[in-house]
Amino acid sequence: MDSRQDLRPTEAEIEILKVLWEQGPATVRDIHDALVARGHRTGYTTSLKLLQVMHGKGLVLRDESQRAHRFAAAVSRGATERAFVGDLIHKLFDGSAARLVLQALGGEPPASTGELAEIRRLLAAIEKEPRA
Amino acid sequence: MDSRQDLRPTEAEIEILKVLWEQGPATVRDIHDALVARGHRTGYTTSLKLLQVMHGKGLVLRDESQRAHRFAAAVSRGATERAFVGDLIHKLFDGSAARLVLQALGGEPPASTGELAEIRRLLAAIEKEPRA
DNA sequence: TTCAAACTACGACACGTTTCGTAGACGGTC
DNA sequence: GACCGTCTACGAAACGTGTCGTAGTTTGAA
Repeated sequence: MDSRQDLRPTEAEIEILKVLWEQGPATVRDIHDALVARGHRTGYTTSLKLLQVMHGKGLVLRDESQRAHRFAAAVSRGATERAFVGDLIHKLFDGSAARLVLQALGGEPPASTGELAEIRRLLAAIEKEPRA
Repeated sequence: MDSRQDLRPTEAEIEILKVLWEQGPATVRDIHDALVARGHRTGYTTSLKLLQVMHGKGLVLRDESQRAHRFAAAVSRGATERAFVGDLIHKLFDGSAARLVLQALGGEPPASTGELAEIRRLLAAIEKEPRA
């Protein structure tokens, strides 16, 4: 009965979500300008249409109380990231998170010293954890 | 002049590549049977068409010397995995491999003890490495 | 009041992906 | 030599994505 959404935005939708995640709720104009500032070459109505589609999917919330509607992300960045990572792990890595990690750490550019320390910390926490 | 390919197979194409990676060169019949054994419900001609498209993209090699053509993966599993991981890192994680790793390790199911040791080993190798 | 600017809605198109049906070629068997 | 099963090729349909043009509405200012 829950009607959970897929939580797997498309490429163009991710670009919009990134704007919303970083800037908070915004109008179509705000969002479109931000996209243009990031180098996108698409028209205003394209951004609008994307937001309409995303609203239909439940990816964004919409406040219509003003003439220029305000949109807000309906999904968190963390949840979205986990959805994509989990999808990739299961589609390509046979369910092994570790195999994905090995490929990620082996690629370019390499992680910074600080990031490596963070990973080490998480590793230690996982190994302490008795939970299966 | 090189005409490098994209190296980003679609979902259905990945399923076929997985068969080729695991079983080596095979006929359409072999591949299709393997897909069915994995629970796919699609028809034979669908598998054939996919292989044709993949050949056009350069994802598979084809040996037409026999009536039943033999197909082989033209891209390695490792390269494909790296392409997808790199794409995700740059699309969603602002280029930070470490941030992806943190999400991967935090998800379910957790990595096994052996896998964690492997990650730790790679981590140590990276930190030893002076190369930027 | 009229007008221009900005907004939303909607339809349409191009493209890629996935699916299949049908047609035609080939090869062994009776 | 005819036939049946298997093979490849091809076209087409359904669907999602991304793009835009156009139409109609609203708002504020001249």
